[in-house]
Amino acid sequence: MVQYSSAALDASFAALSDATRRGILERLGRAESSVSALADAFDMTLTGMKKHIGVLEQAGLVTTEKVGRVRTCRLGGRGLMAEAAWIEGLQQLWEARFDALDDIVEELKRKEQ
Amino acid sequence: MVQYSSAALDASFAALSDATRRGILERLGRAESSVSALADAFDMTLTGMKKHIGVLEQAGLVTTEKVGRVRTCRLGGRGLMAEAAWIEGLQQLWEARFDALDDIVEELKRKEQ
DNA sequence: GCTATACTGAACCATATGGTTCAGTGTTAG
DNA sequence: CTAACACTGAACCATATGGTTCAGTATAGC
Repeated sequence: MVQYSSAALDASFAALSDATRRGILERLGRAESSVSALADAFDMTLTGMKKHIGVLEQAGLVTTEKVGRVRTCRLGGRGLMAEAAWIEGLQQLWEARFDALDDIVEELKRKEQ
Repeated sequence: MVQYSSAALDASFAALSDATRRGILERLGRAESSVSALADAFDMTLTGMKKHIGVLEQAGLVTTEKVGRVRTCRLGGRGLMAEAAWIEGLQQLWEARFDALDDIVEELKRKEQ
């Protein structure tokens, strides 16, 4: 099994824990955007938006490129594979537990008869 | 499409952004546990662990039940469906964009000939 | 060249987070 | 009944977060 960097998951889940940042990701999923356009769309100062972009970039969820005086933001290449995989892993553990519980219940039923 | 409560996603992603809490979830995925046992396993004071459990409980990822003097923690019934769905939704947007880009590239190629 | 635009960085603020200690309360075991 | 145990809550601490303003720097357009 792949070993995920704990710090990387820390950063990406933390990045996802803010509604504004999730909104930014959804928006970038439809079209790339400058920092100003995002600041405008989310009714926030440019500086504030830049901080959010910084967090998303740090987490590897967004990449940016500055051309002239405008910085363009796009969804990062990494995607959310690691995060999705972690969640799925937990869900499998969880379901395995339920299955085990089912077995026990079955066992008890059989003994009752 | 289902409308997720923004606040619920805030809480659950924030809960997942801490390595200790992810560890707790993995552990509870294998077996239920008392608060003391968790505190011991993660080398932390009982009070500190209780805070983590509180965060996880608030996020709906863990449920607890107190019997006598011991509080038992289990994975919450809600699972991580909403979080997985949100991530998947974004990934679909993301892939759709790549597909669109592919179409454009195809178009350009055709015009070149 | 001058002005408006787009971003950057520093400083500040209020609140949240992750941890601790200490002082309880209620429960169990002997 | 008493001692140990499992938890609870309040108070405290350092650091992080989400936002702001203000003062820059660099580029674009007239």
